[in-house]
Amino acid sequence: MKFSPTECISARIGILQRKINTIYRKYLSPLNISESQSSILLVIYQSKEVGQSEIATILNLERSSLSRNMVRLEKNGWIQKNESYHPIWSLSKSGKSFMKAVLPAWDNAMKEVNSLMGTEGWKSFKNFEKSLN
Amino acid sequence: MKFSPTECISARIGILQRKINTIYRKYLSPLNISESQSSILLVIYQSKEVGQSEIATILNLERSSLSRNMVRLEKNGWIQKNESYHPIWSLSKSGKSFMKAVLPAWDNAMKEVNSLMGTEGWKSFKNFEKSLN
DNA sequence: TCATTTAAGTTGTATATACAACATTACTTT
DNA sequence: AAAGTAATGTTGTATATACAACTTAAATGA
Repeated sequence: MKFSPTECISARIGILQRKINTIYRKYLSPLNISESQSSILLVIYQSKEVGQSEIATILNLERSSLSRNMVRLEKNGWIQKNESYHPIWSLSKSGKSFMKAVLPAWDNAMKEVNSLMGTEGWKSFKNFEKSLN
Repeated sequence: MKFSPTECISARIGILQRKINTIYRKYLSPLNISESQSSILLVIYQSKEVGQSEIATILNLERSSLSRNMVRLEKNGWIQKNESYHPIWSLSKSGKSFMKAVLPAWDNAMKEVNSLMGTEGWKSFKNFEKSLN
């Protein structure tokens, strides 16, 4: 199997992510939250309580990258941790109320992406995702 | 259509890109080049000569992001531009010789990703990509 | 139990990215 | 041709990411 440089999947998935993130930002930036931070909030939102290393595993994020994201989220007042060295994170009161605004915005972003991709595009994405497990 | 937060495609494509880029870095970092920079080199390599704004369009990169990448690539001595304000870029002598090392490394990265994804995964990826055009 | 090793979190440093604002060139219109 | 407009490139600022090195806590074993 021989590949041509135009096939570079790393470049291509980067392009796709920039396209998708541009759509997301359109809905999220009015709330002053980034796509990365909202991803983490969603993980905590669904788990109620979750350890930091578990978030890193779920999102396949390097420890140090996540560490800095957590600092930013905490500075924004949306999350809180217990006092352990291996902290368990949860949404703060403010974070819970913030989610009431984030979820609809996020849903709108998903809807716009979905309208672009269509049912077949989604199916393809899921198969692609599964192939990399 | 109602979405669940776990379906967030932005988060999921981010995870996939981090997985793929980790593989790429394994092959590219010994050459002291990043995935982003190699993507741009590949575009120039294939076009021989290409305008800066065209690169931005191809890679769906914001003007300013690309501008800084070009500075880094030029500082590394791999690319050169004409003296226009809208520069036309090409590989330098050093860049051409560097590509002789980059292309095999890049091909090895592609091979490893390909062995993970399989034929079906690739087909799915291409369909997913097409759905976002 | 204490020492050693492993795991998890943070900090230093560098690249990557986007948006806003600005600068410069190119293009249009009169 | 000059003025005005649009397109392109760069700089300021902030977030995001990874690796290496360091720190600290947890787990293991002698």
